[in-house]
Amino acid sequence: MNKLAENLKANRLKVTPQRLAIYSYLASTNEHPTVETIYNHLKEDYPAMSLATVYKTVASLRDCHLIREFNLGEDCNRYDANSDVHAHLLCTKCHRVFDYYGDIDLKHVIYRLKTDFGFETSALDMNFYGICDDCKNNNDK
Amino acid sequence: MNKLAENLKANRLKVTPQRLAIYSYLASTNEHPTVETIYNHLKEDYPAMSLATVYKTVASLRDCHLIREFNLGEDCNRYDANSDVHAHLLCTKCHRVFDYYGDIDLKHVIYRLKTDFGFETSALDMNFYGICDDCKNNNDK
DNA sequence: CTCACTGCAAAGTGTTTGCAACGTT
DNA sequence: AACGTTGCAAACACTTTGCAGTGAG
Repeated sequence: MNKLAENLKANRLKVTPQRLAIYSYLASTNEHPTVETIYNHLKEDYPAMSLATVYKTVASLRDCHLIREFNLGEDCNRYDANSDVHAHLLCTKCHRVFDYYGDIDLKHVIYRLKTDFGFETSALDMNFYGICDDCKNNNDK
Repeated sequence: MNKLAENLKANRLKVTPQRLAIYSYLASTNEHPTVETIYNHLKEDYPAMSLATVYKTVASLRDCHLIREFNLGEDCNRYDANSDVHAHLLCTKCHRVFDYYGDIDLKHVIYRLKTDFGFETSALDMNFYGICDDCKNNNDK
């Protein structure tokens, strides 16, 4: 967990208990939580933490690229500390978000965007919407 | 433009002047307007039209898949009547959105999501964030 | 000791809703 | 004539802000 504190320091962010708690929660889960989810999760251990602090913290972490903010057409943003390139699969039924790696070669696309359009890509989203295996099976019953 | 009225009827939506105006505006532009932009654009010809009507209309059109709603991490949604599969390039400087076709073979990815994960894809977003050619050049001067 | 951060409450902003009047079918 | 749609204003939900008090460096 020391790594997280190092990351904060490297970005000139003060290492506060709230930031460590939020950042390490994001680094430990693959559930792509919303601000609300983060807040509820940490409320038990940090009863005094305010929702506004969670908002401010994820904004800071996002601004120095320690976490990624994304929107899947829901009414709120989700956050992810995983910086590997991967796609998100949103199940439109259970609203869980799954990660998908592999089979996506984007280097070539990014290269073509640069050479054909002059567009310099610095980040990308790849989101698939559909029904996950669990929901499909539950529906069959 | 009769085609649009047919599309509305086919989805059991009444053909009102407001809907035609909004839908044909979306079908005629490639600027991926927001609700605000649509409203401002139509205000001149339809001074009585309300913002709420624009919201309700795009929701109806989106629900019957006549237009697509997407979010590029801005504080509001954008709309697009173009149903061809294509990616969006958002310039983080001028905030224009460009379409990109080609070089993206997603059929294979969708197939793998189905066979490896059991995930049935029904829609997808592919968004690239970066600096467009115009902004890069203007910056150089 | 200083300045960034926190927590609270209030304000802001995009979006939705309730309902009476309206207009398509 | 019936019922979906419109327009207005009020309500909502998520997010941001102002500011006094706090605590990391």
